[in-house]
Amino acid sequence: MTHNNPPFPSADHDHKNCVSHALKNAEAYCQQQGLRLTKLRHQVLELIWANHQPVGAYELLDQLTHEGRKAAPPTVYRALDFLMENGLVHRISSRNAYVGCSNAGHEHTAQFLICESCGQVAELDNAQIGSVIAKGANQLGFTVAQWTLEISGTCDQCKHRSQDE
Amino acid sequence: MTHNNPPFPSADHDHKNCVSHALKNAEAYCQQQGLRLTKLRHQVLELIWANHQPVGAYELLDQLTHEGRKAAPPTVYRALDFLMENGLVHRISSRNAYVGCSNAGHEHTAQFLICESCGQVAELDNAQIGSVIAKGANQLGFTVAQWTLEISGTCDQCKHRSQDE
DNA sequence: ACTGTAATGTTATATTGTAACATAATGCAG
DNA sequence: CTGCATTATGTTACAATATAACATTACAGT
Repeated sequence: MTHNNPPFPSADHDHKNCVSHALKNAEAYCQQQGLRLTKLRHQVLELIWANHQPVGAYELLDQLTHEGRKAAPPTVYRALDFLMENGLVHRISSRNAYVGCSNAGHEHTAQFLICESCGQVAELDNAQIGSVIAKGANQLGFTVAQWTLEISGTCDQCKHRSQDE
Repeated sequence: MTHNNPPFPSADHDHKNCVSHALKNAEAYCQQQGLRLTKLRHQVLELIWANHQPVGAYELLDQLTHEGRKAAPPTVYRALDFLMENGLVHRISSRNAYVGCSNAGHEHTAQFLICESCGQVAELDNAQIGSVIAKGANQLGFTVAQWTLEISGTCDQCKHRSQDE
């Protein structure tokens, strides 16, 4: 049911389509859950997807303003709060930046590959990682509420690109 | 060789000893690596361990000032940079806070259990997690440079404490 | 239409982190 | 030991990120 974005989409992928797909997913999800995906929230979510890599809150604020909306920091942060609470957006805390979640409605976990070269982020959904984490934590009597895994490095494309030089 | 802090040390553990142990480790490590653990850096590291849970940079700044040192933000941040570069301290990015690293000199990876109730943090060193991550990333052609795993939840002690109420 | 709730607007400010340049301490070659 | 290069620290100013608090508007259900 969820859109399956390839990790690190190639430069020539159908970006417009991929954004609108994500939005349709979000709309459907909110509908189904009785969540109010207001115009503002929709707009912010669209901007996040359109950037297609982690965006800062103040960058979103600028973009909102350019789209003609009157906005201040709380405008953006409140929209982000809503989107995060409902699993439509993740925060990459090592970068103070936000990305669209490719499988809305999932648990509150996230795994990111962050390419230091091109800045793109791919979201993983590796069940094995999840289960190993759960196991490790439980052994210590720790009850897991949520977690984030942020992996920095170099993506395949950038590796090849640098070899070409 | 490294001090093996139990995850989530009990309230009655020998705190003073545990701090001085960590400092001795750090001193030895720096000696051996030819790193300059200056007075300032030593002082900051000591404060971090003394807090024994994630501390913010400005909190450290306050504490430094109370110890009579003239300090401004860069004072702290530079010490933190040094300590992090050399694996003596980790940054918990989901909290903008810093903790002592229980096994200095390790790779640039970190796994934290963060108790939402008592605020304490335990550092894991689960090799299985590391290898699953490496494997998952490599499958996508991604070269891992470093990673952080931040797990929020409730520690064993807090779980029992809340049952007693 | 009326009303309570949820969402947004607005202003001000808190918190976290850096840039840039000046001064002081340290290690080392001669 | 002296001067020199390097590294560390002091100092001032500011950038970037995030929230508090209160006013206003929109909305859903009656």
